[in-house]
Amino acid sequence: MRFATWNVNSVKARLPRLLDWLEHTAPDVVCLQETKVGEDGFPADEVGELGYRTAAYGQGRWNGVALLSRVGVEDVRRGFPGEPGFPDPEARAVSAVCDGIRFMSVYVPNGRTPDDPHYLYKLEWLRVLRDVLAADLAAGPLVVAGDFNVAPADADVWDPAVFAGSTHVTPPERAAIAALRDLGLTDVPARAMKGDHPFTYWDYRAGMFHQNKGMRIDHVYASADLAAMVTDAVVDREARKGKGPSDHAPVVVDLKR
DNA sequence: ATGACGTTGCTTCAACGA
Repeated sequence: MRFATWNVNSVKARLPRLLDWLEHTAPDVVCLQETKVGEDGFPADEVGELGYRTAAYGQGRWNGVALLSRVGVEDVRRGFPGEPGFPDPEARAVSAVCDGIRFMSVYVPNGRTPDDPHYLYKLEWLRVLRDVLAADLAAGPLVVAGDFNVAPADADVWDPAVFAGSTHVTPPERAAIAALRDLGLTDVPARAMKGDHPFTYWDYRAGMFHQNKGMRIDHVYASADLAAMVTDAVVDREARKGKGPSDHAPVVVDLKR
């Protein structure tokens, strides 16, 4: 089985690239984030022509997540119980069972700055997510993948000094991610296609991608049974190249069951 | 140098992103 996660930064703007990438990468399941479209506007017909069924959760202009699967989509859950809002709940998590595995696509709140209320929202969102995932883990095989908006270690940003005092690297954010790992979720480390740093995000501005000044903030966490079956995981930096890319690259995981 | 770039929408600039 091959699955992937990708923050597409608008599924409408990225549709031609998404369809091309689906054809060439041929994943069985895809976790999408920042679709920026309501459920009615999601291009389900277009991905359907490639054999994918869709479970979308969207709200329009901001956020939005989805699952694409060509191995079935059952028991779809939009959001999760007790999910915090800002102030209202946002479209940041969707999960479904695909071929016996529960996949959850997550778009963790950004946090903006450490002194912003959005930062406390981010930490609370991750805290409640942890409790939800504990229950999901008890129920069976689980993959939680998406844009976590946290760089778990200093090596996950191109220059730690630049990020001092910023979100994405603070100890409370890193502790919130570590708490997910402590549940028994295993970080599936993706290799870089080029260079030593498997970054998944590069700012559009100032040629950051071409200088490889990026961040590793998109992650795949898997239950231990699945993590043991992983045969390869890679950041598809090819998808970040060229005209009209997302600012995130997909992470593609292969596992042999 | 606190900028740069890209997407969205009750657009003609502001909000947001990380």
